[in-house]
Amino acid sequence: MLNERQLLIFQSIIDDFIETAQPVGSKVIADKGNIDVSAATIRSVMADLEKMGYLEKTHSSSGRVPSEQGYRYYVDHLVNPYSKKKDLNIIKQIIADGVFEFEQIVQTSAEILSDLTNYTTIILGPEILEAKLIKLEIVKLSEHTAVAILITDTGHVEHRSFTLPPTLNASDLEKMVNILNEKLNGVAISRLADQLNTELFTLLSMYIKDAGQSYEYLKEVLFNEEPVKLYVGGKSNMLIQPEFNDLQKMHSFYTLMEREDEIAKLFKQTNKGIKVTIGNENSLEAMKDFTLITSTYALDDEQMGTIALLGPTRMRYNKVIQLLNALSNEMSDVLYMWYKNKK
Amino acid sequence: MLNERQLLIFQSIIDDFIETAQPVGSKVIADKGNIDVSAATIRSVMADLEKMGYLEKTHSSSGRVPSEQGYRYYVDHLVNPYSKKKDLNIIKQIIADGVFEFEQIVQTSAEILSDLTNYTTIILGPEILEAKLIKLEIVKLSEHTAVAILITDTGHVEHRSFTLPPTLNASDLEKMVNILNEKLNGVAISRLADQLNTELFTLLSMYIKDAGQSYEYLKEVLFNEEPVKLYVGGKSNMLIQPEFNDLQKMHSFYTLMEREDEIAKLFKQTNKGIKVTIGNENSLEAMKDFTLITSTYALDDEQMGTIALLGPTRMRYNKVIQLLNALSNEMSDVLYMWYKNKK
DNA sequence: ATTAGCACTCAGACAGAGAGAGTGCTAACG
DNA sequence: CGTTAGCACTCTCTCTGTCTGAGTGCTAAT
Repeated sequence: MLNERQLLIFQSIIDDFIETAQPVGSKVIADKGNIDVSAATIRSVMADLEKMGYLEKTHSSSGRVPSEQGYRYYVDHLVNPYSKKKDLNIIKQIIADGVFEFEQIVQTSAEILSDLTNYTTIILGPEILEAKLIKLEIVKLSEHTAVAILITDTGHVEHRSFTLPPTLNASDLEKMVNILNEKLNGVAISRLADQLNTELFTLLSMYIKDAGQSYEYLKEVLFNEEPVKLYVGGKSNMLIQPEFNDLQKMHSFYTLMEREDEIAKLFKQTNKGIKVTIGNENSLEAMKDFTLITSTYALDDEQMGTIALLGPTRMRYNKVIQLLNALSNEMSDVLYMWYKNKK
Repeated sequence: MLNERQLLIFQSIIDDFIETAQPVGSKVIADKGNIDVSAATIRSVMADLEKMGYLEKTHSSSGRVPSEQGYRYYVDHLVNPYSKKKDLNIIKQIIADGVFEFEQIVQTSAEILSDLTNYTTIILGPEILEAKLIKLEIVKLSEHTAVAILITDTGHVEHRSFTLPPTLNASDLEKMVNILNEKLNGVAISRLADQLNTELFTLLSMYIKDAGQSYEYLKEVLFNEEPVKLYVGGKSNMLIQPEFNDLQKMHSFYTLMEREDEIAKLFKQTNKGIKVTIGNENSLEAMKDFTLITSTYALDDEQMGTIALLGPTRMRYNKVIQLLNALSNEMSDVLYMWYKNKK
């Protein structure tokens, strides 16, 4: 545990480094004026903090830089996640006119957060798997092609074109769609596969000749897993950060951002609240120079999405955590209202 | 006009520079063996070519580098757009199984082209404006919200959620959708706005009380212009190019790529065939270090999309132009087949 | 017309010097 | 005994000069 003076000096070093991105020396801290001891004393405290693992040197006679462990301590002990001005009302204002759609709200939120923080924002859409099917539609485009459309109670629309099985004629297709709609209405997307059991198949067989092939075919086309949608804002903000004045790091950042599925996996977070992952705390090698801060937002009592900020380990943790907290709350409010409105 | 020897040397210089990205000197060309004169002679030819504006020096005693004008000459006179092996059959093979959708084909094509060339591929979806509406659907999500879905004959699905006007009740909504479907079926997306004239409004008013507000409202929600979809592949390929070992250039590249609308504007090309834009030939400042090669593909006789390659001005023009030509032809074939299938 | 030879130019790599920022240690002080 | 001033030491960074190699343009000879 750190004593009061150590804490004060530690905080001062972190603040300065976050500001300047330069190793900070004892003189700088002493000159700040808010700590009334000499540079020499500060030096000995710094040596202690280094021994404890909270600070590092870049070379033997350089100033100090916070270590990952140092940031961890800072985040755990010195950051207050609750902002004074509780409500942002940013999103609320933007969607005030009433015409909006879910995707817009989310994308806009990502961009706002990027602008406010100058980091990269990544939002994971809510698990559409928990959304409930309210309509399945198949529209024929031609003799052999059609487009299938799934609509969920969250307003999510999913579609895919496909080639119709040759044995399926128009009236059979209609019957099939009717039966499917009747049986699958209100079922969560994740449970659609379960519902496609033998009972349903028998039912279909009664009305449609040669149902086997069509059934298998449609099953495959319609109900295979869809990747979760990722909303990214402010990718180029990363280029502003001085620590990425390094081609190697930028390269790894951009190749990381192209692997959307990797990122989605990384972010999927089930427990509520804010979670901070600093540098190597993340198992992914490419993330070693980054800090990822994730928070959750709720769409209703069951459905939840993740909103995250990605930046260098040297981050304005205090500001960022407060903002993320406030924004995810606001997103929840807005989406909850929207969703509630529906029932 | 260049004489035969000048042409040979010019070609040799360009080829070498495209290969190595280094200024090329007289000795290198002389040592290649395919030109049987001494380095001194080559030097004097080089001096001539420089005077004509086809070559440049990076400093007073450096080797030569092709100028923009040089590339232009090369592309106009020394590149043969027709490949020996005419057909690629790459896309055809990939979609051989028959289950596919339009977006998949396009995205896959973009990635294939990037892999083959190591440059960045950008594909503009076909102008959906020319596609014809085959179905308009509005599904209620709750008392006050609904999702509208437009389906075109190309299998394109567009949707947006919105808040219902309070004066519109369920049966009126249904009537309205029916009328709109009847009147708008087969109309091109670009001409939807024209069709929403007073005649239609009068018709609606006959069946729906207080049609005015609902009408204006839906009009705004449904028929405002949608941005064209951009399919991008191999963005990180740009990082491999040695000329982008420069943070400044990379920065401008990535900020450019974030302005999707700018890019779309840049690419929209109405005339058929291949078009090469080298460096400052493009009016956009950010494009000054890049060459953009665009080609068109056809979806049917009216609808057309653009497929483009973006790379450094030092590009393998010969290979790339042949590939792009072949690939856009193949895309046209594939999509044409798919589309024809429908009629 | 072509070429060999030569003087000249410039970028890039390398080494050494000096300044500046910072540290750790020690001895003195209140 | 904690704090501090002073000092030697370390390391980075920048500047400078030197050298080398690649390349050029010019000229005189073939």
